[in-house]
Amino acid sequence: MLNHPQLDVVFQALSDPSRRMMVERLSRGPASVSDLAQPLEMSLPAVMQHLQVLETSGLVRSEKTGRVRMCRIEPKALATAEGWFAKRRASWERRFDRLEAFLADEEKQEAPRTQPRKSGRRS
Amino acid sequence: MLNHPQLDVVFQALSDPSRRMMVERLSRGPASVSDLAQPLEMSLPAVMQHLQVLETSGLVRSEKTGRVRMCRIEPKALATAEGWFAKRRASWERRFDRLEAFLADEEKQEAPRTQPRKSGRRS
DNA sequence: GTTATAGTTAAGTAAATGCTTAACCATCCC
DNA sequence: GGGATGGTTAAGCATTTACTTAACTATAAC
Repeated sequence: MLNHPQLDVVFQALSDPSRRMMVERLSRGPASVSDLAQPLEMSLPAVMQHLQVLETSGLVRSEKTGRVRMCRIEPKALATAEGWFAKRRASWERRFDRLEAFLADEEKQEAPRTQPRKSGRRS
Repeated sequence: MLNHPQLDVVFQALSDPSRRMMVERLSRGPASVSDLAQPLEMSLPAVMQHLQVLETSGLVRSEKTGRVRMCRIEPKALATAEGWFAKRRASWERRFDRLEAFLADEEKQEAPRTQPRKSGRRS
């Protein structure tokens, strides 16, 4: 269940600023390879290689018509990655809640000297 | 505004399954270095290096007391990364909405044969 | 048909990454 | 003190990454 190898390549893909810029561009709508290359200060082959990484990761899909290749994001892949963070946050918040409950419980044990009993209290 | 170099190291850190496992462990609560190493099939120095990467990325903080180093996640760093996805999704959904609106508009133009005029109007 | 455009392939390279082993330091425990 | 425990440093090494340039292909436009 845990340790999805898909996440390896997705996060790897997103660790590069040029590739993130490409994804940012594509979340605003489809674009050709040269569209993607335009703001990046590097050769076209370099952009192609970045695109290759993005496609392998599943974050981007592309299709060639005539001599221009149109690229678009795959929102599902983005959602998968975002989901990983949601799970971590849930995990952390759950722990945080338990901690809060524990501290509230502690306080009840200290402040009012009347009936300091609680659920499963440590007598 | 865009292109936060912090994201480079955060996503780079998360691209490794061992490091993700460490983060997953830490979102359930603090742990020592050997705690983190226990489920990983590699030498302790290797784990240390992964920890180093996580600390540099800001995802994890650690502190040594006596001879044991306790590690904990830095939820803020996780939130920053999660935020990047939220932005991309917002961007994509905004475009999606515009597209839907456009298509609905198209339909209005087609179905009733009254006033088949197009994009100039909106009086 | 020629030329410009858009993309692609191949090969080479410097730097970064993910390990390893060996040796070492600092507590804690008896 | 003398181990055992928990962590750290250093050096080495194979692989991967992020580019580059040069050469090439396929379409579109004139």
